[in-house]
This record gives sequence, structure tokens and C-alpha cells, in this order.
Amino acid sequence: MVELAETAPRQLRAHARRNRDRILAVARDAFANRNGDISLNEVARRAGVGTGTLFRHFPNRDALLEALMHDRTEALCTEAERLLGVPADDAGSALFEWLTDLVDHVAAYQGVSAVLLAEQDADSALHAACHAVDQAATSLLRRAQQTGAVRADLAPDELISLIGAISWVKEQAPDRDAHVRALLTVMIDGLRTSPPRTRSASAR
Amino acid sequence: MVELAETAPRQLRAHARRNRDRILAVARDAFANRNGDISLNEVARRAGVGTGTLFRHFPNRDALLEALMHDRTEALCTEAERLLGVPADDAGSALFEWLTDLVDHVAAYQGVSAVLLAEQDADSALHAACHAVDQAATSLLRRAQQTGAVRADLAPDELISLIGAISWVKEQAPDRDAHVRALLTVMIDGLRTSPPRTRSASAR
DNA sequence: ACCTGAACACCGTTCAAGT
DNA sequence: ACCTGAACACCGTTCAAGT
Repeated sequence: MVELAETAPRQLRAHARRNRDRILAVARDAFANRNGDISLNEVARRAGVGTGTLFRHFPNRDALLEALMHDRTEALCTEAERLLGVPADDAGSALFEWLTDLVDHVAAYQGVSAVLLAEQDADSALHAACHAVDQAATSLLRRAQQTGAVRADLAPDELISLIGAISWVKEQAPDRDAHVRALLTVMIDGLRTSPPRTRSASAR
Repeated sequence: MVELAETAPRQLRAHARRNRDRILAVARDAFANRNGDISLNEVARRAGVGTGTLFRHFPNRDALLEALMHDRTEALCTEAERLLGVPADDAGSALFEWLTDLVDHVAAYQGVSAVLLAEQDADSALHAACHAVDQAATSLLRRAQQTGAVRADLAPDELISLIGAISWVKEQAPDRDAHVRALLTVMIDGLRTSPPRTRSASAR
């Protein structure tokens, strides 16, 4: 009897998890950036669950996005960890390589770049994930700056904004890879530039 | 009697024009980027007109935005005309100065940077305005490239995307002037860089 | 413990009815 | 010729009712 009392909820949980997975599968396909946007109700409908079910699993769109992106976010963070161990001479290209991956990641789903820019009081899970990415970017940037590969007058949040901006462009035109790569090239060249032009310290 | 027949519609038109102006006044204030977003119905309510009235004057949000921005857009285009006459040595700084103004202009109202990026079949008036800006930017860019002030491997639509991207950041954080100026600095330094790094011609 | 689906407040947009 | 405001189809979100 004790086992039965355990079994029943376990089956329920299995059912619940199946619902969760079906929602994620539908959302992964429907939110993918080339496929245009879709309402959350429509996601629920396609997944064959009630609207309420979707909203209990994922209280808002951000939560759903975070779940969709979770694994790749983690992979990106561990990759950053690895790149921090690279020889000092490669600190610059390590940063640039990682930023290129980051742009792809952020641009994968609609609306993520906007979350990246908003340094909101991180209540949502997606904000937390963005914060982890921030940390990784900051470490890679600092190292690249210390080795002289990247201009010293660039703050971490400025780098994040630059990445968010380019990710947003990719979000708007997901099929124009060459275009986005060109923007990245310009930006990276701008990062390499040593700053002879003085920026007013008071403005910081 | 002939005069009366003319007078009556003229009064109507005056009334209509007053309505139009009240809508614009409300929208100008409510759509200004620090003031957050507002629904079109709410604009109509605040202007004291019916929803239908608003939608006949401005068939969609873009039309309303275009009307709001029209004068400044024109000013920007004539300014570009003037800057094209500047000595060749100043062609680079002329471009950079103008781009800085453009960012302020595009970021003034929510959603304009997205329109700038979308090279849609220009049905809306706002698209037409963006196209005029495109033309001006292209001319200034070409001249700056010919004088060697700006890297030659940059296409006009790539420049527009870069500007749109930075405008979008400003749109997201309208009160962070120093931040946005830093991004512009990086971008402009990237534009100045001559391209020793070869970009694959096949990708273009 | 989990799910359903009607319901709510809102959005942009349309259109019959008025003057 | 111009305006009004109810109406429509939609959105994200909630919640009473079910199993």
C-alpha cells in the first residue's frame, strides 16, 4: 500500500512530464526564428494541452524560452570556462570566437536579445541565464583586455549591448548570414582598435 | 451660395484637421521613447476622438509614426545634402556626424529601428521615409569610402543595419546616453579600419 | 497532483449608424 | 465629409471545476 501511494503520483508525474515535453517540442519548432511567431495559446493547442497546463509549467514566455535554451546556454558557459585556459596570445581570438557563438545562440529565438539588454531585477529564469552569460563574457573580455588584444576602454555591459544589438539584427533577418557576419567583422575590428581618441571620463 | 457650398466642407475639414492635430499631439507625447508604450485605442481616448477617427487618419501605427517623424526626417535628408558638399577631407567625419544624428532620430520612437531594418515592399509611408534615409546614407558612405576615410568593404545596407542596431539599443535604454555613445565609438572605429583581413567574396 | 477550457481584460482593426 | 462607438478576432493570463 505504501508502494501504491507512491506509484499513483509517480504516474501522474510521468504524465505531467510528457505534457511538458510535448509543449517544449512544439515551442522549439514554432519559436525557431525562421518560423515566425506564434501565440502561447496556439502552442498549447498544437501540443494538445489546455492553456492552463502550459501556464503552470511555464508562467510566461520567458520561462518557456529559458527551458528551450537551457542546455545550449550551459554549453556556452562551460565553453567560456575552457577558453579562459587558452594561451595568453589567443585571448583575443578566444573572445571573438565565443562572441560569434553567442550571437547565434541569442538570435535563435525571438525576443531573447531584448531580454539580454534589459538588466531587470532578475526575477525570470531567462534573466538568470543571461546573467550567467554576462559573467562569462566579462571574464573573457577582461583577459583579452589584459593581454592587449582588445581596447581597454570598453565596459562589459557595453560589450553585451553590442552583442545584443547584432543578435537582434540576426533575429530580424535570420536568413542573411553573410550580412550578420559583416556586422560582426566591423564590430570586432572596432574592439581591436586601441583608443587614441579620448572619451570624456565624466561621461562614464 | 457657391461660397457657402465651399464653406461648409471647409469647416468640416478644419474640424478634421483639429482632430488630426490632437491625435498627433497625444501620440507625440505618449510614444516618446522614455514614456513607454500605449495602445492606439488609448491614444484615441486621450485625444478625445473615436477609435475609427484615428484609424482613418492613420491606417496603422507606422503611418502615425511617420507623421510624427516627418519634419525631422526631411531635415535629416537636407542636412545630408549639405554634408555632401563638404571638403573631401571631411567626408569621413561628415558621415559619422550625420549617423550620430540619425541614431537619435530613429531611437526617438518605439519600433522605428525595426522598420528601418525591414526592407519590406515599401507600402507604408514610414517605409518610404526609411528609403529616403537609406539613399542619403548611401551617398554619404560612398563619398567617405572614395576619400579613403571609411573601409571599402562595407555595403550600404550593412551600414544601415549597424545604425539600426545601435538605435535599437538606445530604444531599449533611452536614458543611457553615455552607453550608446560608447557603442557608436566602437562602431565608428570599426568603420575606419582598413580591411587587411580578407572576407570571402563568395559569401557576398 | 494535475488538467481542462471558459472567462477576463486587453489589443488592433472594422463598420454600421449617425450628423 | 466626417465622426462615433459597438463589435470582432485575437492576445496573455487566471481560475473554478473536474479526474
